Amino acid sequence: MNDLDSPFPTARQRSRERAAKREAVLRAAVRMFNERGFHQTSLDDVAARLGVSKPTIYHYLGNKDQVLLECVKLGLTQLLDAAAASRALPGTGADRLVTFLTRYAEINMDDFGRCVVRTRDEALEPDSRTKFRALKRQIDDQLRGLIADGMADGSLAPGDPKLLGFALAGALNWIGHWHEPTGALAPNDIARQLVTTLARGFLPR
Amino acid sequence: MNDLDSPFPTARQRSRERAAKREAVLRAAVRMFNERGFHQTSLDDVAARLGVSKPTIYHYLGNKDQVLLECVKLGLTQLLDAAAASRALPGTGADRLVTFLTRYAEINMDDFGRCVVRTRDEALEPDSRTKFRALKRQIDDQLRGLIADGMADGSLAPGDPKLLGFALAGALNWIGHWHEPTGALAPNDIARQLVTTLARGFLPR
DNA sequence: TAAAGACTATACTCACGAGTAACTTGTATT
DNA sequence: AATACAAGTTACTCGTGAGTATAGTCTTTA
Repeated sequence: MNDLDSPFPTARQRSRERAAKREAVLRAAVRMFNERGFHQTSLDDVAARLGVSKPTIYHYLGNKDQVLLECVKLGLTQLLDAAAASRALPGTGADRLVTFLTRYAEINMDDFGRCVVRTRDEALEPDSRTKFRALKRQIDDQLRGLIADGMADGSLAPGDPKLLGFALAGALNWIGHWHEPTGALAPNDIARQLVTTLARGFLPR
Repeated sequence: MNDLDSPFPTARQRSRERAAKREAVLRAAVRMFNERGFHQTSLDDVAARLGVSKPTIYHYLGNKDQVLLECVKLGLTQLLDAAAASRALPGTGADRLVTFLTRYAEINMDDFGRCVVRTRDEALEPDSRTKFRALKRQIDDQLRGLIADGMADGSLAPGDPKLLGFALAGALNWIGHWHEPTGALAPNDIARQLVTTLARGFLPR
């Protein structure tokens, strides 16, 4: 904790620095994947952007597949956290759902969140693909659970939770394809407006 | 027109056969692109599936980029046709929109339609990418136009046509990612149910 | 019947990019 | 001081897959 300005870093500082570098690699990679696509981005490109050489990336992450897997994991973890947080909230099922959806939309405007929806399963190698799918399924289940809760307590119009889940997820995932980070509106505003629009559809009349 | 069963095909038959072969290449390619992904599918693979060799594909289509471009064009053309047909229909703006959305959903369960939503712009080479984007923008414009019409004649709840367009397009495009052609429900049923769900959101109360 | 053109195959070239070997330098450990 | 490890580098290998050169067959046309 007592960070002296000594040129000799402590073990703690060094491990923190290592983590920061690893993160920087992921951040650079995910930006380029989102801009140019995974297959159009070589690890040489990523390394060049960071001003290092390719083996450096291999030093921090095993291989290209790992890099992508870590990126999507970071996005999916955010979503999972958002789901857990929403479910723990007081209020009606509809309230919790709206909270979750809003956060979901925001995450889709984040680098790692965008990567999740822009990454096709097949881009990953079999093992990673399995993990990726499992995580996505968890999100799906969480969403369906929230919907089912709302329908059960009457705060949501009755219907098929699975179908509604697909519709909502689709509408929000799509953000990751059209949203420009340089746009005029703040992510927060977009999220709110979009969720309000969607809410008209599932709230009872 | 008078197809004799002579072993000597007429010029008309031959050109029809050529078109059929070209189509078969595209059909085989798009199926494999959808299943395994564009980058994971080599033209050798496609050729093998058809029982021919790679140069045969190059004989009918210039290169891999062309193959993909033709596939997405076939999907986009269907969407454009659907938009034109819907706009020509009598009834309220909302009626026309619902018709279009239903057809839109169905197309996303078709081989070529799925290819459209599963294809990232960057997979195409610059020229093709420009064409691809231009076509997609046309669809977007059509959708927004239908929405604006409905809002203007009062058959749709007022709101931001652009945002609603994104929400609807997203919900329906997503079908191309989750729908399994082998599923229990018929595409038609899925389309109808999904659009009904969405319509709850944009019809006036 | 000769020449041209359509269609298909075999067998290449060639670039690209993932991943690695081997080496350098600095820092921590014993 | 010696050794081991961390963090990089340069300079490779090597598989894959897009695209092509060349040749062969069959059909149509002059």
